[in-house]
Amino acid sequence: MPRLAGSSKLLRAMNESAALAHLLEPGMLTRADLRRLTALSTPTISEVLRRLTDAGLVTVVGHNSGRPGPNAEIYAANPDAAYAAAVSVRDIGASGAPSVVGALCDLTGAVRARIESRIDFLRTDPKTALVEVVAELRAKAGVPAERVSHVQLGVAGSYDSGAETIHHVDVPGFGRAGLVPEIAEALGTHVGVDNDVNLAAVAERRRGVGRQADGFALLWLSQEGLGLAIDIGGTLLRGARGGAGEIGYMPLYAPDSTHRKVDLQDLVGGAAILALGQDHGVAGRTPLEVVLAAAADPGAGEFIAQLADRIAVGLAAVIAVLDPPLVVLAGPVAQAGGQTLLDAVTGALHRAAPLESTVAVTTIDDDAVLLGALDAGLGAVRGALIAAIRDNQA
Amino acid sequence: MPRLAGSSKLLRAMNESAALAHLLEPGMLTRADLRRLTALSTPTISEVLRRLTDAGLVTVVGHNSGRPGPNAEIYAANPDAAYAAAVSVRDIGASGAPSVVGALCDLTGAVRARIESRIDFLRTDPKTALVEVVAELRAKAGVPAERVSHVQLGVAGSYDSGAETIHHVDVPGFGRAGLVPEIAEALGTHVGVDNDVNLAAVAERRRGVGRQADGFALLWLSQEGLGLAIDIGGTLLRGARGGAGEIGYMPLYAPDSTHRKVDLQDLVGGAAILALGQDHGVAGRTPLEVVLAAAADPGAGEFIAQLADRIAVGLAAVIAVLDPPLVVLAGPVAQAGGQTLLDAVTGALHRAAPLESTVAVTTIDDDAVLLGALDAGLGAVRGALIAAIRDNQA
DNA sequence: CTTATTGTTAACTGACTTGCCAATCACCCG
DNA sequence: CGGGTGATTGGCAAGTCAGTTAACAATAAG
Repeated sequence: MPRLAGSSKLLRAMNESAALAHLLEPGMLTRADLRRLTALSTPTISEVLRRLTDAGLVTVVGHNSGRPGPNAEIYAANPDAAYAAAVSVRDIGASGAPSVVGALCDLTGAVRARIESRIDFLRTDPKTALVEVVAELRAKAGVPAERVSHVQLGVAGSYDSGAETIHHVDVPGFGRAGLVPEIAEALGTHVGVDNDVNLAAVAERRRGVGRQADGFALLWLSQEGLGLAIDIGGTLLRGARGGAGEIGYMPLYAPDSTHRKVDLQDLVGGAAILALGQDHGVAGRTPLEVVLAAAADPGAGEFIAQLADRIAVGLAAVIAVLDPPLVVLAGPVAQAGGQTLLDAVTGALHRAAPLESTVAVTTIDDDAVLLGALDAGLGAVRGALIAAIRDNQA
Repeated sequence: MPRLAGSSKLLRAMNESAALAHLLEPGMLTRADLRRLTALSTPTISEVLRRLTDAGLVTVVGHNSGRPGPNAEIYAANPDAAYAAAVSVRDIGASGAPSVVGALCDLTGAVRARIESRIDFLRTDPKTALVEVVAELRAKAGVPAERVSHVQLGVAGSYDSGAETIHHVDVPGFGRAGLVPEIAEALGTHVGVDNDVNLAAVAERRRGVGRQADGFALLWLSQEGLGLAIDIGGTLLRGARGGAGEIGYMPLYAPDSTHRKVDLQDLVGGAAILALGQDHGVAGRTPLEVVLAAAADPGAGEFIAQLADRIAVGLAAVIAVLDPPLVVLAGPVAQAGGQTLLDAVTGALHRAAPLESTVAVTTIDDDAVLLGALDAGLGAVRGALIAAIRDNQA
């Protein structure tokens, strides 16, 4: 909005962008609706829609009826105008969980294909693996290559978008400098990379409890570790080199500096949960099993309380720094804890933290990282379409 | 930029806004300069400038010379088009420091008047006190009332802009609900309120070490307490109810929950510094004197090291959550510590925090809160002017 | 058949651009 | 030292582009 100047061509570009933007967030709109939304006159709306349909970005999807006069045409973004692909990469877990899940959606967000596969990245190059996954997704959905304009990657690590390098990543091969541009080159698309927890927060924003919030801090608790994503009014805070939210390494203060190296990971990481479970006699061979068992067993109250206290330690620091309108507990462990854990954490926070924050548990049952990656990719595709219209006409 | 639609009137409004914006950040520009900056044609620039000068917002301040051709006219924003006032309110310190400092600047940021006074808010109503201070500022600068369009307040507390209420404030009378709208009503101007530390960060962004940074976290260390301001690309993070950065109350983890109620304030607050100084035999009756003495005395290395360790505890949490590109130490205590303290904190952080962040000390010698309040007020005034042009023409 | 609604066509307006021109100043060469 | 040369400034006129208002034909509900 500031410092934007230009001629009448800019005006048309803006108006077309605005109309497309309204049709993208997924609206089935008549000309009259668009007139209300954009405050443009009827002839202009007609012209804009004519151009957008000519460009193949918008189609007539139906006709209004039941009202006097001619049946108004209903317009919507053409689902097949562009597609976004998303791939979530993780280390092969102890449980043998799939190391790669991918999905492909059309412009409206409808999932057209989905893949899970186990790839051993010790033996496969990330680039070839990803190209293969995306090719398979395209084949499954029957989509031509040139229509997939963006591929979104989710990894358990921090992404430095300036250096285009993934840091702190465990999956072999993904930490190599220059990998991301190579992947983009090989795929022939834009490639976005983000932290898995950040992507889960994107999903939470669009589909979960974060929908209405001004912002939220999402604490991700999984068997492997913990992470934090910070949503401020819909945009994620990534930090200087993508390191924001890496609270697993947050050192904890020890009054007497005898044991210095305690960090939050030692407190609520998988190993810590397992140990805490053993101390309290909660059965389970994995952290997830332990929490699941404890949540179902009313006798495990002490375990839950202790775990909640530990979680509150980390959250208290986050709340003191950020004062988020909402705190979301997400990730497998948090979901396993469910309402029981939520209540305990809420109680612990009220005792520990000075500011009162609302706490909630994810409402996303599906793979939040993958969904978030789809949402992020879709956002990028839509943004690119809008920008292309804005620039092509300039 | 997104979802902005309109007719040619919008276009002109945008172009005028853009030109004014360029002239405001303080530029002395010729028509040719504006042509380059806005990519508009000569006749358009002429028309825009004609309108802006007619409105009294822009004036010819000189003529170019030394180049072939006619001497180009140099335009600049009219300093007297609008003024901003700023008032920093604090509790009466033990040292009897002035409880209110105020300043008034013109549209270019030049300070036209400055006041310091000691007001006992136990006996004076905040509203009448502020009205008086602003009136005195106007009188001193010889500025008509209607030209002062914005008054910026700085207080040691958190401001909930939604509820228009100041929380966690020590100065008597300022915590009352409805006070801020009343003040605005009485002054007949817009009134902005912000945390003093946030305002110091604004000053740091415009005049200090934060000028070039993508963002920074500013840790404010004063005799009264500590605070944190978070600058992300030039905008401050305020949190849900203005509580972001209230890290004084951040609880610290105690492994054995024997002494639970330790928070950061207990570690690096004024009382803590005083006590730490006594432990290490550093002379001084106030925290400031202690730090000042220690910074000058090479024998006080242990005190400085301990203090730095404690500061690093808080900063480590901040860095883990935010990963700021830069950390700024500010406030009286930090300035007293100077380079000595900076080196110690840098060292302590490298040992404690996983991510490496650059640390710096303020370069602002003057009253950072007041300057920041002026900057913030000026920003509001400029924004209002630009918006007014954008809307008046619509 | 009336009436409300849709969408098109025509005339007009506002704002920016290109192209042309006069005026002015620096610089250089005679 | 003075006049020519050339770059630069800023104004004016004509043309273009996009959006608005107004009038109108067409269509479906009641």
